[in-house]
Amino acid sequence: MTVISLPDREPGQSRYGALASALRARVIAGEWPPGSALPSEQTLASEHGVALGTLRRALELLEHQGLIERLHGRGTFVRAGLAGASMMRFFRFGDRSGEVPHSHILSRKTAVLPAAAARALGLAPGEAALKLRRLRSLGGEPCLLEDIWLPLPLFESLAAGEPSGWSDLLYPLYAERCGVHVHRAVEDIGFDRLIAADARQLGLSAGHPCAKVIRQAFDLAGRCVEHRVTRGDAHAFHYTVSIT
Amino acid sequence: MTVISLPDREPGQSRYGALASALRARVIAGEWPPGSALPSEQTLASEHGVALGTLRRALELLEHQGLIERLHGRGTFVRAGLAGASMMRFFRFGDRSGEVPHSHILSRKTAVLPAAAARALGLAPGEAALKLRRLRSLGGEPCLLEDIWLPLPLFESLAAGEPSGWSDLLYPLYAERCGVHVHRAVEDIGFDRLIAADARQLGLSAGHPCAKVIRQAFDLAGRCVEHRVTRGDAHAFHYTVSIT
DNA sequence: AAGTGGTCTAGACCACTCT
DNA sequence: GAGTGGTCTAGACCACTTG
Repeated sequence: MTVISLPDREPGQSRYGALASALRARVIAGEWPPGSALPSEQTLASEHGVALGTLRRALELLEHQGLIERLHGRGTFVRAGLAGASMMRFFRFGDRSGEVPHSHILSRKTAVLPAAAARALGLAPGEAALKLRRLRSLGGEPCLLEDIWLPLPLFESLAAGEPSGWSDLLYPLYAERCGVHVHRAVEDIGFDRLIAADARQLGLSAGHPCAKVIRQAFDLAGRCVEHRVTRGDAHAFHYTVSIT
Repeated sequence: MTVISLPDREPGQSRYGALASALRARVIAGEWPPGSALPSEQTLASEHGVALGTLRRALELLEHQGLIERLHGRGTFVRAGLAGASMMRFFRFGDRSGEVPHSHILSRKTAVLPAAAARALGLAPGEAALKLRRLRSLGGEPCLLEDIWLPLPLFESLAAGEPSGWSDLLYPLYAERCGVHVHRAVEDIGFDRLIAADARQLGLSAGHPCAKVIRQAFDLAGRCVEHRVTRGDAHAFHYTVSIT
């Protein structure tokens, strides 16, 4: 049994804190890919030369951070990532809540990043990226229009093939086809007016008020892997947030 | 030393889970008022006849639920409640973030609850409540208009006295004057158009698009103690949310 | 110095899942 | 039944705050 020694801990840092960082690094490095199981607690504890309780403390931390998931009797797993449906949790359109809107890809192309998208993705403006434009509908009625920017070459495998068969949720697709697991996201909700081209897609008139949700999605390592702008009729839009 | 026995636990419930519920009940019953300290871990553990570790587990739960706060070397305290400023955490108006807008009470009266407010507060429509109307400003510019409904007789002490001396944050006032501690809130964000009376207060024209934030605020026991509708210029409004 | 919460350990036993 | 995580205990020692 090889004992993996902990890195020197800064004064004031607990052993389980340092241990959690070490394990987090191993997860991010891909030692245990998303969805797979970590070794058992016993194994990890003796690997790192700590008591079981200390190891469990570290795993608790990682679980609270959303990095891993522990299933009684089964094991400890690296979280597979956000489903994409969980993004709609707080999002409501008209009366229909909980439903995942149907999705139709309007266009897909490689394009030069505009300044805002580049900033969000942490890339230089002018770099090439994959741009998707999606129309989403509820009950046959178009309700949301999305402009999605994806960095290349990470998402190269989405540039080929027929997008009409893609699922309504993109994040499982990112995971399957590109090995990208969306782990966290930040949304900014604002207000705007529709330009003519967007209005046409949504069956509204140019200048119509719209809700504008700008999202950055991040992977396990904290890299921004998606920049998305979603627009929909301001009057049908609702967003619910819980504050503690 | 009197030992407080735990209520019979349902099969499958852990001892620390039951213990947490018991302690939560004692907090809600007011045995230790918000801001005050609980007995020490040692004391609580022997009071309930459990090991220290088990008691600590229970306190951990309550801490995660936001009911208590533990300060190293000082003690365990019942959380005093949301400051009110924390509500603005995700809220941004123009460039100014973090600033608490100055507040001016436009009106205060006892009025009959309209249906929506009654539903939010869990009361019957037609019951009397205290209604506040506030204008909030940043840098001298009016930016937000609030309609606030407070149940009576709980907030009776706010019906008298001069409101011009009230602080910009209402929640500390609720705590001090009415013993009401806001502990959790739910906000619904939507968009609307300003009616003429509201537009005038905000220095905008009738029909101008506005963001509309409807908030329910709850106390420790889970009662809704405030229903608030906030409106502001849609074009200056931003709201940021983090999703995990 | 006394009192508080925080860390760490070691071990027994329980509950769940899979085969 | 073997292997996993979950609970509970008892005790030593550390770190922070207060008087």
